Amino acid sequence: MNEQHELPKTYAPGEFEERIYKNWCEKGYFTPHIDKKKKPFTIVMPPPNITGQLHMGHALDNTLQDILIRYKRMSGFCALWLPGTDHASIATEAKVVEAMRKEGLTKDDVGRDGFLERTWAWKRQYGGRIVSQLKRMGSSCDWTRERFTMDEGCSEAVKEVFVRLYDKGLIYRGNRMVNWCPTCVTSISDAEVEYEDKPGNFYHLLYPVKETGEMLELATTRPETMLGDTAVAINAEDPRYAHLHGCHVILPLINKEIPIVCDEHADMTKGTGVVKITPAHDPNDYEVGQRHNLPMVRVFTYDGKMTGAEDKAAADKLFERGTAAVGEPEVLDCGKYAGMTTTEARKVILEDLKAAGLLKEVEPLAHNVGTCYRCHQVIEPMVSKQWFVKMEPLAKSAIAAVREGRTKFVPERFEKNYFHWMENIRDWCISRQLWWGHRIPAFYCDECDEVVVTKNASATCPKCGAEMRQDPDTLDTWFSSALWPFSTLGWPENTEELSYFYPTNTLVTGYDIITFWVSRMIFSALEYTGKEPFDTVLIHGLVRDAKGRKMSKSLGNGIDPLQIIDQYGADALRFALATGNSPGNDMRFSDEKIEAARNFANKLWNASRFVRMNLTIDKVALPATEMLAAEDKWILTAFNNAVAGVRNALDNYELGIALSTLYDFVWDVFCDWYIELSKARLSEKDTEGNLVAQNVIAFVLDGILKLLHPFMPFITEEIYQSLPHDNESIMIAEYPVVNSSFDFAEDAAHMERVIAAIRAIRARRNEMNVPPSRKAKIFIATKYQSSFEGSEAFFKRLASASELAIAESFDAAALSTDDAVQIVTDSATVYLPMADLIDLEKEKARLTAELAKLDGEIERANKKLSNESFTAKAPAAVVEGERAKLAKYIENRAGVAAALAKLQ
RNA sequence: GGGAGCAUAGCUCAGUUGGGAGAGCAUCUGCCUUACAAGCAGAGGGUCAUAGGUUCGAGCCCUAUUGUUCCCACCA
Repeated sequence: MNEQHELPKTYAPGEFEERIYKNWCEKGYFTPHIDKKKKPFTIVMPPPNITGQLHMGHALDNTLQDILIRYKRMSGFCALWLPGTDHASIATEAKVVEAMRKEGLTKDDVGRDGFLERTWAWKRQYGGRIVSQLKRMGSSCDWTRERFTMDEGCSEAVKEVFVRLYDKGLIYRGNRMVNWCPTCVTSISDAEVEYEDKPGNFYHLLYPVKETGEMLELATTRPETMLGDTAVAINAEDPRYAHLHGCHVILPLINKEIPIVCDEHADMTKGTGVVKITPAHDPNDYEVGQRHNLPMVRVFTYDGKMTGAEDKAAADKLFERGTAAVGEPEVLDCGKYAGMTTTEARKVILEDLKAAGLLKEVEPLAHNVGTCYRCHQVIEPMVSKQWFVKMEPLAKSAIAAVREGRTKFVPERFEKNYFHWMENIRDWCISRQLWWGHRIPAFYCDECDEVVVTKNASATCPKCGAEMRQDPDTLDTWFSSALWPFSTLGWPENTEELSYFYPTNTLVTGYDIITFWVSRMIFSALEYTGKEPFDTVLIHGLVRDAKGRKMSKSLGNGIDPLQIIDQYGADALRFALATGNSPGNDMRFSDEKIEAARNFANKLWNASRFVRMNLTIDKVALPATEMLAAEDKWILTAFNNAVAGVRNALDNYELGIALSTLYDFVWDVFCDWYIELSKARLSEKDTEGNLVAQNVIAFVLDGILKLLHPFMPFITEEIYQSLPHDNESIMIAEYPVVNSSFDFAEDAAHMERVIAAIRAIRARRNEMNVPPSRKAKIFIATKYQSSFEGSEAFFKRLASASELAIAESFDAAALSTDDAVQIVTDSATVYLPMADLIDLEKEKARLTAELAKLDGEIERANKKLSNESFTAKAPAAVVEGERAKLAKYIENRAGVAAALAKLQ
């Protein structure tokens, strides 16, 4: 062991990331072995679509998960991060259909089996792409347990759930108004509809009333649906139309008589208060139709055209394939409009109405239209026969689980969204008119209409003995994703893995799929396993571009994580994504951010090179307390605080805070101060001090690497391997814990005084433009003489001192000048005898200003402390702190006043 | 229509039980100081959107307003 290799001069992540990842995989570090003595910690990865390419959203999501899982693994948990991919029915099917289109083929040409064969082939070819991309991020997933939503186990779980819910009466099949995407040619669920503001028009039409001959004015945004109108509604309370109760209108263009009905849906305050009713193509009209027993007339085809004679005839054929719901809506032969797309039809119908004098007015109107989340085309509400999950009973326990805190959202505010959705839930349309996916395990008898729902591959009609026909539709992709936390662990079998790793712990995902996925996992898990699927849902936001825009293909503003990795390394990418990221909030990704991340990695790299080149030891052992120098005790105390801060932040899912705590500690404390403070001892040869310094600096660096490892796994491993180390890999080392023996508050305070003095000297010298090459003797007048004892080397190295004198006070004779620069710190007055550089007037002005500032502070503190309600009501520690500040100000003031007096 | 987020330095953002405002980048000054110029040492820069309120004390809690982003529902 301890084969320590050299570190190259510059940080070049491309040289080692791949090698290290391969090694981790080969060693099997990612695969946890069930150990009853250890506590399990489980994260299931939100399965990326097999059609997907790694984007910044995945990169963020997986960075956060990897940080958590590595932290827990190093903290002694049996940590499982279970990866997998999602079959993404609609997206994948679209890809394959598109590929076939280029070959001049359609789905019907190749048939169901042929199509599935092609899709599996596509999956084999491209489905692993995203997985290999995730590996480049350094994701420590257990790839031996990788799952796919359509593999055997997951499919078994899907069937099991479907059958159970059906038997319980929680899944039913029926004709309902659903959202239909004419482009994808399938139904989609309510959650899959996205509303977009689009400019449109409000068309005022005139329908003649049969009985009175008057013209009834009504307005619509979708005139092309008028051919499917089966009524016109008015409000029963509306005095304007009281005389029309029971009358009829003649539907223009097709001269069909339809009734005027009274319905609450007609809002007297809107438009003319008259509404046309198209039950087959509008959800509200559908309701009205139900209430008034109106016929439904379908005028659109499933691929978005006006129906014609053939469609009417084809309805029967469609029914045989089971893909349409015939029986309920009639199909209209739209005559001259047949075959036109709905947009073409709108134009022609409007022209015809205008010609007939029935188009009264066209009013521009921006309105919200539903679009398909996948293809962003306008969805058409259609009545069709679909399978639904009855949501209300399931939602109840899902609400309780979060309400009672068994599952927590981080940040908490997302619980409101969740409750709102769950409390107003509507039944979930789960059938899709697609072939790629889990086929619905329902069988129909064409002889006697019997329906059998079974896990078996085929069924014979229990009533008449005929061969049954399986439903051709597949299930919504989210139906299988909803089972992901337990289907991946073997459910419905009661496997050892399931009982050990389930329920899982943290689910990490974006707020954009809470309703799609998180909610459905919660109610599914509760229903089938009786347990909530995870205890915490960590929500993150979107990664936006540098201008704050959503990254999208159409804008072309996407940043490719793989390109970032090539250029800056995976660690820098991870750092850039994790730093400053707070739960639930969007973040911007910019060149500055990734460069800052790379610079930090470079800083760590070079600090490590420095430490390494100064090490002669091959094993690190922290020296006994009495051997430690003040600066050692100071850094160990600071390290302890960093450990506490990082662990606390991680335990509270504040990954961004944890990382910035580390950033500050590494750069400002360790590099800028401790390394500099150690240089003197490190340059000594064969002294005790040198050995102590070596051990302490190596110990702290080792701790830093471990603390940082979950965030930046590659660079920390590479450096770890180059230093004396106890474990084969940093991955399996123990995460640092707070060490109660590092309690050196007093020594740390000594160092703080020295550091404050050095800072003050540097600042003054800078102000006076004194080059570092000009050395000067430094006099420190202080009552804390012991703090400064032995600090000469620090002042020489870090404050350009030629010599150091420490005393309680110095007189002019001792300073051998009347004109020394005087600097007052909290604990000392520092004299720099640089008479030639002093501008007496400036110096006086500076000290006078300082005096005034201190007077102000003293006044403020006095005022506060003389306020009785403050001293009475504020916590003792706060009051005490205020008193200490006052004392300090008074002391400093005396120092400044004395300095000023000297100049007079 | 219902709900939520955001508004803090020139820019991007942290700031979790209320106790004197922070970082990175940018700007300015000076430095090749035996790791690092992807660096070092300094400096400037903020009425924490506005107005009230609670409190000894408010960036933080409450109310209202403005701007902005998003979610849900509905819009014939």
